[in-house]
Amino acid sequence: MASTTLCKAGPMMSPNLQKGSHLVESKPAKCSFSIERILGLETKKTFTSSLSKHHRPWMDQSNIRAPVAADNQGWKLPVMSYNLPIQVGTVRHLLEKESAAIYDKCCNGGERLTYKRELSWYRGRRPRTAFTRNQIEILENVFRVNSYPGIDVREELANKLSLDEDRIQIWFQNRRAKLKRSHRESQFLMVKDTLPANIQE
Amino acid sequence: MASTTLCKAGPMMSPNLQKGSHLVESKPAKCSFSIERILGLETKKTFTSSLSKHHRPWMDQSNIRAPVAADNQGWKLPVMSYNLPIQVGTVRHLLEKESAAIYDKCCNGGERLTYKRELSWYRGRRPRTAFTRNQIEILENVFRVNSYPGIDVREELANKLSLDEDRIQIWFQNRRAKLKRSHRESQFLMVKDTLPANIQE
DNA sequence: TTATAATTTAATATG
DNA sequence: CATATTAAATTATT
Repeated sequence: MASTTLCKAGPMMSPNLQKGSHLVESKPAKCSFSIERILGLETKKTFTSSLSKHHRPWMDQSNIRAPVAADNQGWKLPVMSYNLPIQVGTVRHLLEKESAAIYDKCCNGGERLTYKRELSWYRGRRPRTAFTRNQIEILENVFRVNSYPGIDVREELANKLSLDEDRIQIWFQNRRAKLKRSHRESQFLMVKDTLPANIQE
Repeated sequence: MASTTLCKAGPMMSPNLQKGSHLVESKPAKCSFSIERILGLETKKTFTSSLSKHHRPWMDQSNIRAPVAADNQGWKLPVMSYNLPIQVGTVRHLLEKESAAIYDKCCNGGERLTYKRELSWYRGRRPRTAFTRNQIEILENVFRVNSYPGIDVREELANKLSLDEDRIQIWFQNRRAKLKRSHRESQFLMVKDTLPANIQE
């Protein structure tokens, strides 16, 4: 690993973090996530007040201490654009054609699907909620009875558990996804185990 | 159902969850969200059984001779895997002594896998991939150009490097985390020096 | 012990 | 709401 730790705490990286979008300059203009676009978003520091779709109360100064759960202390404002691509010219160790091919894929063609994610970081991400054991216990118990609690139940849970109703909803969403995943996995394993007949001892 | 394991393979896991909703008693006895109410809201869905994405291909028989990487030699699928005495859904969360017993029974002698590895496999963890220096070099080079390679690039890399595409994806995930970590650190160091933070404000 | 591959899950985005 | 994806936080291996 030590062979090419290039980006690690490089002297040039962190200063850029403080300067906002300057980092973007170092990549080629032809990238479809254009500088303009990023800059455009960059200027929207007032975004939080727009109240449109993305309300992010946890970005309010007053709410930095997340009222959320037991221990979410120590949340800091998001770091921006730490991962924007760096100068392509620095790629020397790839074989020529490999570099070319990969570069084409990265910066010339498609491949832009992840940049919406990246943009979201400009707006900050809610600090991950760490549910307590007790909270999860209760959530699980309710989940077993009803994996689709309505708003009223969610509100009650929120009350009881001192959580935002939003957290409850997300939790159930994720929990349902998990259940479904595990079903898929079980089925897969069962299919797999059915093929060899020597299962039965 | 076996899927209510929240806390990883931790010792406490969730034995309580199997007991039904008794645990609700750990909070004030008066639950305003009554079971009846919850039941009333219940609207179960039938989960579709799509086996599209197999979750643990390395547990698959057809992959016993891991075609995976250049140098993952030495990893073999344990013999005992074919007569799992336990329900599939619970495989990954066996207690240690259970695993030990099974290990003793099935793998006494012959196998040259270490106990730990055996246990690890049995509990469903993919054997750690050891990337070669060259693989890492190329991955690092691509990372500098694009830290969010899409599926195309990942596949191409997988091809070139004789790795699973999944390994590539995980690698980039971990690499981004590492970069972010290092940024956090250097940013912290820098805050002491200067107060440039509000430049663009 | 450290670095990092692998896992789990909360949060985000999309349809 | 389902689904896919990502980051955060861990676990655990080397």
